[in-house]
Amino acid sequence: MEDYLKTIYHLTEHGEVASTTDIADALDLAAPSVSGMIKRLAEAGLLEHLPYKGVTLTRDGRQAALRMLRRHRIIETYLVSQLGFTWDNVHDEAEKLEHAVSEDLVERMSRALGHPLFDPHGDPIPAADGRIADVSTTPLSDIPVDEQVTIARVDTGVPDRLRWLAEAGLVPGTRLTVRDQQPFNGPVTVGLDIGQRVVGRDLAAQLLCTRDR
Amino acid sequence: MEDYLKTIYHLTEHGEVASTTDIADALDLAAPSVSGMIKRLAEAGLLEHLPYKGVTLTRDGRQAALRMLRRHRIIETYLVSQLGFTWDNVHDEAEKLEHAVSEDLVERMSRALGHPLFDPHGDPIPAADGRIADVSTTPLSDIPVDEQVTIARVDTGVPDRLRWLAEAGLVPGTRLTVRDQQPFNGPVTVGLDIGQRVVGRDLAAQLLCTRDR
DNA sequence: ACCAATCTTTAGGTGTGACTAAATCTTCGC
DNA sequence: GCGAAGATTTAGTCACACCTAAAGATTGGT
Repeated sequence: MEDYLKTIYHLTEHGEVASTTDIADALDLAAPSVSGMIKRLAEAGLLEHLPYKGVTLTRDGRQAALRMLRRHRIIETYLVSQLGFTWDNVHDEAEKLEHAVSEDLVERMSRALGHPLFDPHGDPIPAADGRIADVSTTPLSDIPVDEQVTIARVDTGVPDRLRWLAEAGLVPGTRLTVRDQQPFNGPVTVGLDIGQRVVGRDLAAQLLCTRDR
Repeated sequence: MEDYLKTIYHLTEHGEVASTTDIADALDLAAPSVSGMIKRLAEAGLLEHLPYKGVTLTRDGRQAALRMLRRHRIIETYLVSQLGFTWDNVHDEAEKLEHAVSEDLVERMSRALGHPLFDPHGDPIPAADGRIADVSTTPLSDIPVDEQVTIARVDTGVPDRLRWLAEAGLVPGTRLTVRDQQPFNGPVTVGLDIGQRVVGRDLAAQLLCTRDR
């Protein structure tokens, strides 16, 4: 149930409704399973369902989703900074833990970390009241040549990609200058303090940057 | 399932078989639920069942129970020493977490703690291979007057008792001398470095001590 | 405007782990 | 050694969350 809310939150984050199929694909479940759960969640008042159209979260549903997101991101941050996990292998562990931890434990972890606002991937950590930072970013693939930016957020969960990025020094907080943008979905070349990197277009699209002024 | 194994382990720790009713009482379940689960666990080869007699764990079952016990005790120790939980309120949290943590996480917690051999209550933490320390102890209620002992283990999970004991300085590792043993289930008076304490018979029976030689 | 492809829901089934009620086994007092 | 009390198991349900198969709704192309 908690996984459904989280998924629907992500799917509707930018205003749309979530379709049964989208949810089923995201959770790797059969469509009828999703149909059934949607009914239960709608009865619980956590979402609105327009049959054959899609679902949106209610205020309660969004609140519950944000609570899970907070748990997940605090746990990830904790595992990385206190227990030596790497950012490419915390996801599954956090996915299981988020359903088992108490509110108290989450708050203690947050305190131990100094109440961080972002997790290791740069994703904002919702506050206990559901408020969440909204950082405006641009994909690296859309940054013009010669502009200097800072990586704010890495929008992939694929372990191989994350490992490569960590290796290359392309992590949230890294400052870089775009040196070259090849056309036709070509690679982006960026300059870091420690040297140059060539990043494929796919990956560059997942490096969300803030533009330094 | 994991809870059954742990419970049966505790009930059979000192050689006996565990009855359906004992298990049901310990887990707060109805007897038929236990009967059903016993059948499943027996089919899985985790325990021997003599119908109408009781159950004992097989080697596999004991191994699985010890793995859970290791998880539980490492988690409790971690919560207390790294996250500021007190020993009277870690149990429930650990009870939920032990089913969600990965082997990897448990080992990382253990490492972060310097591979402790005992949890905050003085209970031994099984090694990853299932080996477990066997400390021979005597209840404080059975220690003769004038003998000096060290509290090794506190055999209660009742939060009120644990809080009182922590307050009184009666925790594992504390050295004390028995000053007085009142008859007819009367209280025990003990001398600590920091003063005297009077402990009721019930509680004294749960303070397991090693006798200093 | 219809029909075919696609999406969604309904219908019906499975495994897990709980329950109550009832049947059966064991034990203990006399 | 019998009968009653208590322990245990069997029988039959239930809720949950998943599944497949099939029916029904929507949509886009002609």
